[in-house]
Amino acid sequence: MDKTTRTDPRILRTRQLLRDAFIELLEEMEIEKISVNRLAERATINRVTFYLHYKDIPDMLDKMADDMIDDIHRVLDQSTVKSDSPELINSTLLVNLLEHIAEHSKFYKVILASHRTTIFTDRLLRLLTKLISDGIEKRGNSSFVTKNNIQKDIAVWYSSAALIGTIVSWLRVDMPYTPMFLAKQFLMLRKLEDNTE
Amino acid sequence: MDKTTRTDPRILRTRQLLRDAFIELLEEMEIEKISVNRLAERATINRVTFYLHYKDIPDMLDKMADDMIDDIHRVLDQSTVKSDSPELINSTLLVNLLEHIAEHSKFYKVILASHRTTIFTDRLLRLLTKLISDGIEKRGNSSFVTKNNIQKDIAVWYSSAALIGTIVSWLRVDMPYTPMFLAKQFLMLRKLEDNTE
DNA sequence: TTCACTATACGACACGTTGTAAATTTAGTC
DNA sequence: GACTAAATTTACAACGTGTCGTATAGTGAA
Repeated sequence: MDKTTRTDPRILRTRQLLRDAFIELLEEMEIEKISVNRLAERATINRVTFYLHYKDIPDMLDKMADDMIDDIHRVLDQSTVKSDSPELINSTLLVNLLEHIAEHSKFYKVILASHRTTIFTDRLLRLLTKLISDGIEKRGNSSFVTKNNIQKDIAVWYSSAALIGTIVSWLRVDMPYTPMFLAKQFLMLRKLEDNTE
Repeated sequence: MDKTTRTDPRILRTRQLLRDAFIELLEEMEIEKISVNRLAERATINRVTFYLHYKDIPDMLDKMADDMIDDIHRVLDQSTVKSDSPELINSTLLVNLLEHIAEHSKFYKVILASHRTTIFTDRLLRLLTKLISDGIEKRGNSSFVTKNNIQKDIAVWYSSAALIGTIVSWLRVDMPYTPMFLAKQFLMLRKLEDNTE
């Protein structure tokens, strides 16, 4: 797609301005308050120009999400090529992912951890966090591993949500741990479930 | 608050109409498309009346989230009174929670699992789900438990996110498992981490 | 029943946002 | 330096927002 036709630098410039402006605005206000007006003004482009690139703001978000996924894929591909460990989520891969996120933390923080319309999930998360946190105080020990009866899909729901959630929380408190440390911690937690079959 | 002053039935009626209309609309369209106009029309009340109850739509969402949390608190309080097991999240409590959600699944599905502005989290979740899912296919066994070195806060991030995520996924595929079964599965996964100290 | 109270309905207003259309200017390409 | 495409400018109609008075009708108490 990109071999013969190099994209007009003006297009790249405009899109970059729009995306930067969007991140800026999202740091300052809730997403519903971001109008095409404001966005164009902040990006120092004409409002009409916005419509030459995106259908509307949700469309712009879609495109940005596509880009994000592409970026992450690139990071992951690099890691999987290099190491070929038997582990489910190998350490290199996870560390690379977390480092990538840390590098672009301004973006990820605002995008992944921005509130509103995540309110409900947020509120519920807060409640359960307290619940689990309280419980951790007063608990006993029991070591046990028989997850032969656990549905694969449930285990997948469980652990992917755990990963994302861990990352989001980490971002929200401004990354007090290094990617390496967090990855190790995560893998320790993760390993406990990684024994099916 | 509610002992002497009973609330005007008209107020209750209007709010109920608004909330029902909101859920209906959220089933039909993205949240950004829900205007006060549309909402009032669907609720068969006058648009101006909306502003007698809520500042704007985000404000209405806040209030609805408050109500949700209150409801859940009621469910949890009941469960914790009845049983006093040593487990971190006891089975009764979890089952009750899941049953409550299942009972009001129309509400919870639309509220917790509705897309847009969760796009990014969604997309990332999809990616990681595939990753973990692929990995589950070709993996070995290793049993191991030494999480003495795991930070409490990280463990809390991890497990609360896992719980919410499991619930959201369960809702999105229209609850193919009973609350009881899901709770058991979850507790099995959870128990593995519940061995600190 | 009557009556005061107050929630809701109605019509109207100023204002901002949206999406599109046209003509024009500006910048990149070869 | 001429051709091409992107960005600007101005304009417009449609819609959404938030806030007025004022009129209507449901509510709870005397």
